[in-house]
Amino acid sequence: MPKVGMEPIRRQQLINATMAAIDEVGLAETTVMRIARHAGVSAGIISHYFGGKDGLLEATMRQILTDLSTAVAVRRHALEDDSSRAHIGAIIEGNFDRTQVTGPAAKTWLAFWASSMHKPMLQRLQNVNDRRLYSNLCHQFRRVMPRLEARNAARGLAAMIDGLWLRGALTPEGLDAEEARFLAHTYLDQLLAHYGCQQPASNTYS
Amino acid sequence: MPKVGMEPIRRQQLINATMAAIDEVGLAETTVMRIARHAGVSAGIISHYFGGKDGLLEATMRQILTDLSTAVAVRRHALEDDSSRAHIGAIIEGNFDRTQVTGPAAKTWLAFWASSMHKPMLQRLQNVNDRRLYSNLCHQFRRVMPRLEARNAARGLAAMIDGLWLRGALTPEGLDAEEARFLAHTYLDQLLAHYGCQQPASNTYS
DNA sequence: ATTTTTTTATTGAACGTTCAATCAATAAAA
DNA sequence: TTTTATTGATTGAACGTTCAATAAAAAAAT
Repeated sequence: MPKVGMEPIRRQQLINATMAAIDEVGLAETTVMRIARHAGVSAGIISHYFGGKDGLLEATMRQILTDLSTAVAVRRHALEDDSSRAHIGAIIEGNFDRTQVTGPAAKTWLAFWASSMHKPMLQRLQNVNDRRLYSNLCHQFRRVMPRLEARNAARGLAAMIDGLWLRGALTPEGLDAEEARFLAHTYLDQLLAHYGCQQPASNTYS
Repeated sequence: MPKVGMEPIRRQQLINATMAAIDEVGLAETTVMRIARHAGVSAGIISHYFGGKDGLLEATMRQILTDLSTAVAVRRHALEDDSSRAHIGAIIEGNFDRTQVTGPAAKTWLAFWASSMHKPMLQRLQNVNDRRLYSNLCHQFRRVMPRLEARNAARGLAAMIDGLWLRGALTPEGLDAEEARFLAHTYLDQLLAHYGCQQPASNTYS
C-alpha cells in the first residue's frame, strides 16, 4: 500500500522495532525477520532503507545517543540557577530521564555498549558521547575546585552514573530511577561539600 | 596424541581460549572453530568436554565469577584490622585485582554481563554474585551507620565499582586499576566520613 | 471525469554463506 | 588388544541479502 513520503515513518518504525526486539530477546538473537515482524513489514525493507542490518543497528544507537543528549540539554537550558551544582544536577537528571531509563531503551543501550568494544563505528559513537559527558562534568567541577580534584570528581560521578545504569538494566525489575537519582545527587553533594559549597535550597528527590 | 587425564587440562585450555577469543573479536563473533584454533585443538572437542558451545560459555563465566570471589576472599582473610573500613577496602581491592582487570577477563566479563540479560542460566550466576557483593557491603556498613544509610552506601559503592569496571572495559587502553582503586577508596572515605569514622592510618594508593 | 502511464513502496522466494553439532575413522597409550 | 582421546568432513538449520514481481498512488493524457 505505497503512499509517498513513507521513508521517515518506516525508518522510525524500524528503529523502534529494533529496540523492542533487543528488549525481548537480546541483540544476539535479534534477526532482521524478527525486527520486520515487530514493525509489521517484510524483511527486505530493512536493506532498502538502511542498506542492511548493520545500518539499522547503527541508526538505532545514534537515536539513543541523540535522545540522551537532548534530555540533558533541555534540562540545562531550562535552568534558572547558573551554579555548577545546578548544571551537574541537570546532567544527572537528564541521564535518568524517563524515556531513557524505560525497558527497551536501557537494554538496547547496554547491548550496544558491550557490542561497541569490537565494532569501530559503534565505538566511535560511544566515545564521542562519553567524552561530552566527561568534559561537561569536568568543566562544571572546575568552577569550584582545583583541576586535579575536578578531574577525579568528574570521573567518579561518570562512573557512578554508568554503574547505576548498568545495574538498572540488569535487574529484572528494571532501574529504579528515583533511587538512582537520589544516590547520584547524594554523591554529588558529598563531592561538593568538601569545597564548602552551600547545600541546595530544596532537595526534591525523595 | 591421546594421553590419559587430559580432561582437566583441556577444559582449562578451552576456557582460556574462550576468553582470548572474546577479547579478540567479541562474543558475537566467537565461534567454536575460533576457540578451538586458539586452544590448538579441533572444534569437535568442545562438544565432547562441555556438551556444546553453551556449556563452554557457562563454564567460562563460572570461572570468572569464581576468580573474583576468590580474589576478594583472600584479601579479607589476610586482614589484620577487623574494622568495617578494612573489610570494605579489601572488597574494593579484590574487585580490582590484577588478574580480573586485565584485558581478556574484563572484556569477557562485560560481554557476559550483557548476555546475561536474556540467558536465564547466566542471569542466575550473575545474580548470585551480585547479591553477595551487596550483602557483604551492607553488612559492613551497618556496623557504623543506621540501616537505611548502610543500604544506600552499599548500593552506591556497588554502582561505583561496576561503573569503573564498565568504563575500564570500554576504553581502548583498558582499565587504569590504580585510578579506579583510588576513586573507589575516596568514595568509601566520603561515605564513612559522614559518620565520624577515623581516617585510615596510611592511604597507600597513589 | 476517465483512462493510461509513470513513479514509488513493498513483498517474499531464492541464493549463498556461516555455524554448531555429529559421528565414523584414527591413532596413541595402557 | 583394549581403552581413551581426538580429528575433520558432513549435515542440516538459520541467517542476511538480493531482485524480479506486484500493487498502490500520483501524474499525465484523453
